[in-house]
Amino acid sequence: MTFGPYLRVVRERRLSTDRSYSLRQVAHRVRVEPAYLSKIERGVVPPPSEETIRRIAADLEEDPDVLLALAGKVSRDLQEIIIRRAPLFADLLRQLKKVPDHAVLRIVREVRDGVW
Amino acid sequence: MTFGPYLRVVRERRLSTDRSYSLRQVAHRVRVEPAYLSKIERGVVPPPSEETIRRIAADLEEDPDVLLALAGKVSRDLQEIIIRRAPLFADLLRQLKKVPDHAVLRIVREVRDGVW
DNA sequence: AGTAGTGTGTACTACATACTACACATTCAA
DNA sequence: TTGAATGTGTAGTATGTAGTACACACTACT
Repeated sequence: MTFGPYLRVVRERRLSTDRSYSLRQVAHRVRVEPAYLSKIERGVVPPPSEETIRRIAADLEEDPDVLLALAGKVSRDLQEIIIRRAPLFADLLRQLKKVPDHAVLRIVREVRDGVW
Repeated sequence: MTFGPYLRVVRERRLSTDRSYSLRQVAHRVRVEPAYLSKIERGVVPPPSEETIRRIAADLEEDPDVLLALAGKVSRDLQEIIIRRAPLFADLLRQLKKVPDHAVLRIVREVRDGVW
């Protein structure tokens, strides 16, 4: 699923039970022109900036990282984490590229539980 | 150290033992105008594109990830790795943010050695 | 029947990114 | 001592990014 059509599906699902999720009202809350949001949802224009995506995510209660990913972007704060320890995190990510989800998840849990 | 001045230091160190590392000759090999490389090294203009940074890194035998980091950028291939499994890798990176280098390195080694 | 709200087409615009092209003064080497 | 090579200042350009502004046709109430 691409960014725009995904947004449209999510928004229309909400609209079906809440009239305040019309394109125009979402656009107003997110502070962009309705015509622009319309074009975004149809993929007529590329996905908007990270900041705008975050406001859309907040309004639709979607995961910002997922929306950013659909937009082909990586959150600026994640980029900073990598940049601060560049060669180390570059190696780590390339190692993890082929590691299955469940194994990565195990690492996430181990780190969270302080197994280091 | 910022991107430009770092480049200058690295290049001049090489120049001191190899005359082919003049600004003009490096610029020629890297396929940018000498005036542009001059401005990059002095920080008069922002760092160049990822592709140009990679060519500079290759010519100066520097780690591309480190140069990209100094330029405030994250390699496109690393971004793709995160994007493909967005919420998972986002969580992982935020967990690892405060984990000390040696612990991250342990994880890198464990993954490499297939401890999963 | 009218008006409020809906989505969308067209036309612009401001700013950033990523450079090139050329001229110039200085320094180095034969 | 002159020709080649060096680094740099100024000016300009092409493309991408991230939108705004307005008009229009349609629909949904009341």
